[in-house]
Amino acid sequence: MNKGVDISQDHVAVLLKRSQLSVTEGRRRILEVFMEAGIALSPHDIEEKTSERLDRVTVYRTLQTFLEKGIMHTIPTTDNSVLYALCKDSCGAGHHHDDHVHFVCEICGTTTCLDGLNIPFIALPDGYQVSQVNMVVNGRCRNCAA
Amino acid sequence: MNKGVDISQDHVAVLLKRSQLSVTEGRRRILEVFMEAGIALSPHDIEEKTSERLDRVTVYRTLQTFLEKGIMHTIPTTDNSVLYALCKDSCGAGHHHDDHVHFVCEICGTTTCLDGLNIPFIALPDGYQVSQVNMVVNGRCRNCAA
DNA sequence: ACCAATTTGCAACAAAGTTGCAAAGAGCAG
DNA sequence: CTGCTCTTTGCAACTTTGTTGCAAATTGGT
Repeated sequence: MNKGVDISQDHVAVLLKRSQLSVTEGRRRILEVFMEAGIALSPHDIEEKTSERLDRVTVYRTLQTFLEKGIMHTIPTTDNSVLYALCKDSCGAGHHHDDHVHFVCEICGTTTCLDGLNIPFIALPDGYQVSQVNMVVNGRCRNCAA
Repeated sequence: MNKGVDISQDHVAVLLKRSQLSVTEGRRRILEVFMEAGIALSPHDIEEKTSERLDRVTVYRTLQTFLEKGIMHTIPTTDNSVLYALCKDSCGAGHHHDDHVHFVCEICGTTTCLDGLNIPFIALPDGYQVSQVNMVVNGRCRNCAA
């Protein structure tokens, strides 16, 4: 299914092919939803935003695939909601480079990646080996600041 | 129900009363489980460790109560599992002081609070207001380091 | 246009978390 | 210690979230 989109200009298709994934309607729609939203989304959010088009099972399987291919990453949150966000281009399968800070607004509830903001180095006690560090900041975003 | 325990020596009871909670068997058992474990636990872990004694509903409600009273805090994890841990004594209802780093071992799966390790300060872009910062480190713990 | 391999949707299921309500337990006054 | 009130617990039923197997549809290549 191609719907008249010129593949060579189609960012979504390029992204999928780069990860050796076939370009299907479902994957395309899910990626578009994330790009339009610009914030982190839960599986449920995606079900809603693509409703009457994608089965719940497809959403879960697609997100899982995107995780494995390094197209997306999950975001740890204190309220234990499950959130996914697009990775920067520098991420590849296996090794992520999403060493950026995540921000959760306690007013509007949106979660965003602060891509420019790197996580500071931290020294652990002797005997610990670090493989990845995550940092999540809760507070008020620019729109919701008092 | 008192089971012959001298309240004045009973750390668990003191903890509960300080938060204006009545001392019930369920709350007592859940706190004991956390103290014995010394690591972060999921609701399911607690159900298991108190099994044939506490209903699932009671576990959820009790954890929620402890959260609100500042006796416990949740830990954000990348795999989106739901984890609770005891707060230090300095935490009170409403405002937590658990500004410590959490460590998740990717081998043995245990999650611990690195109480001595403070989260480094981080400056957010203009317009953001910070209320809490969480830091989670994944890697190998002392027991599992190669 | 056709074929093989992948992906999707459906249905059924499993796990996680919630709600209302009646019974049991905790705390307090006398 | 007894009785009373308010809180907490357990049960049952339900909702939400996530998973699995399989047949039908779609993709990408020829």
